[in-house]
Amino acid sequence: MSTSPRYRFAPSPTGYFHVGGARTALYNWLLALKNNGTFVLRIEDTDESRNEPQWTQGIIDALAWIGIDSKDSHFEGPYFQSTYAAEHVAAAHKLFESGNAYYCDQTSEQIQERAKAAGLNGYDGFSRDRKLGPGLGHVLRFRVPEGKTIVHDTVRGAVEFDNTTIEDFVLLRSNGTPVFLIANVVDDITMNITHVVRAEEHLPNTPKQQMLWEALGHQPPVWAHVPVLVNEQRKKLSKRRDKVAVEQYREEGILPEAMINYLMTLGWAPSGDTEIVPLQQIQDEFRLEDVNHSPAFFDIKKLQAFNGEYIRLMTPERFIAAANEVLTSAAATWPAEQYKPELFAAMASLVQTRVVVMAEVVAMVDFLFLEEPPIDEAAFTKSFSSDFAQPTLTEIAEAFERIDWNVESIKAAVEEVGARHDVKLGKLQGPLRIAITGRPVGPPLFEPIELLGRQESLRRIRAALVRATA
RNA sequence: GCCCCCAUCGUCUAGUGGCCUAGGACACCACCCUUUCAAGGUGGCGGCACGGGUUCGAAUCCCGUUGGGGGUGCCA
Repeated sequence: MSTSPRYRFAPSPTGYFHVGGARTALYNWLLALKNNGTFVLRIEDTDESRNEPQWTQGIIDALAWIGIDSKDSHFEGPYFQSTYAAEHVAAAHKLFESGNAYYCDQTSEQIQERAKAAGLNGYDGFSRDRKLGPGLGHVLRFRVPEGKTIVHDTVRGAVEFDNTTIEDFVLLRSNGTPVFLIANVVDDITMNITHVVRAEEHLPNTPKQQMLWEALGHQPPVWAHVPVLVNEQRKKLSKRRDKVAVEQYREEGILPEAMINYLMTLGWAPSGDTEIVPLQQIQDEFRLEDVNHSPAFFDIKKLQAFNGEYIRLMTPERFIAAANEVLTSAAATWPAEQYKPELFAAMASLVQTRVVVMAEVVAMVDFLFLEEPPIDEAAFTKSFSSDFAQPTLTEIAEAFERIDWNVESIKAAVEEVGARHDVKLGKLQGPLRIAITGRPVGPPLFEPIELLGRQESLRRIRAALVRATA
């Protein structure tokens, strides 16, 4: 047996990838890299639901997105729990033969009734000494020994469980199939897992699993239970209420670097005064011992702040490339053939500091590629309600007809009109902006006006003037 | 109900008995810069849940209270 640590990540395929799972995966991955160990991916597909291949692919893709590369030498798998069903059953039988497990014919109704009568709850060990064999309607239960079980957890220290509080749990269902508790342990044993790093919700399972490891004749692994991620109401993030799909964040343009960095600051922090740090530093500094003990709120606002920061950190070339991907995707609101990459490239730097997620670039520049940009009615009305709106815009149009067509003269021309009417540029550009872009806010105006060209700019201004008088 | 975990600004955290008048980040507010909006700069607001101990000294250690969370399946 090798001495290099073996970590594992064991998601069940549910069709999407949960951000909490992403964090757990990241912890395991970083630890594997840092300690020159192995990251084992095991798909826990034993739930009746048949193994949908695309779900597994979804998990692999999502992992790849956060930098967990299945081609990397530290990566092993994916394994599928369902393929080890025979081993799980065999282990359960072994436990029966060694006297660590026994069959029980009690239905949950019977168990509940007796518990109620005794004023207790849970299964009371009724069948412990009835020497039942396997049979129809019989489940196999683990015989929980007397005493205490102490779980040594890297995050939490020693956690003590009195075995009397742990009921004789089921290993094999009455239909003979193994339950998670044993399947998980048997797989970890056969895959030589040395470190189990998972979410806190599994902590109550751990004494049971530790007993299984021992009853099966093995040294339990190093356990580490990291706090769960919660929503604003401080409840565990759930698919129903919360936005938890990694894929969704990817689609709206959260950068993987930002997601990784943000996830790693939940329950842990890198040294120094800034949380935005290179992944290498995180890998070097991360220790399970330093992970916080309390649940962390998954704050989308802060994620976005991280993302904005990462967007601004991109080189212009990278930003343009990333934006092009979005602008040519289904997210684009214009006909594909009207997209002109060189037009976007010319004003990319003006957009870069103004978006928080990549998806926002579409609305930032749509007026360049849309023949008739939709007009924000409320903003239009408000903008054209001033006395100066129409006269100044008319004069701007006149000036636009004769000036040299470049940013400097465009700006100068507009300023000149402003000076004549004693209106500051800040106010003056309102109607012009709406006329050109359809929106009250956006990137600086004169660059796109130049890009749009004299003819088109004039057309839009005149259309707006007509609209204003209508 | 029972078992387990947890408790520092609104949020994420730094802090491991004296460097704490508690540091940083996000959010928020103000000002500067500015063609809107951002970005950037400067400043501000804001916290050790409570009560007892231990100690010369406690955010840090102990006990209790309160509050939150997780688990209590023939789900994983």
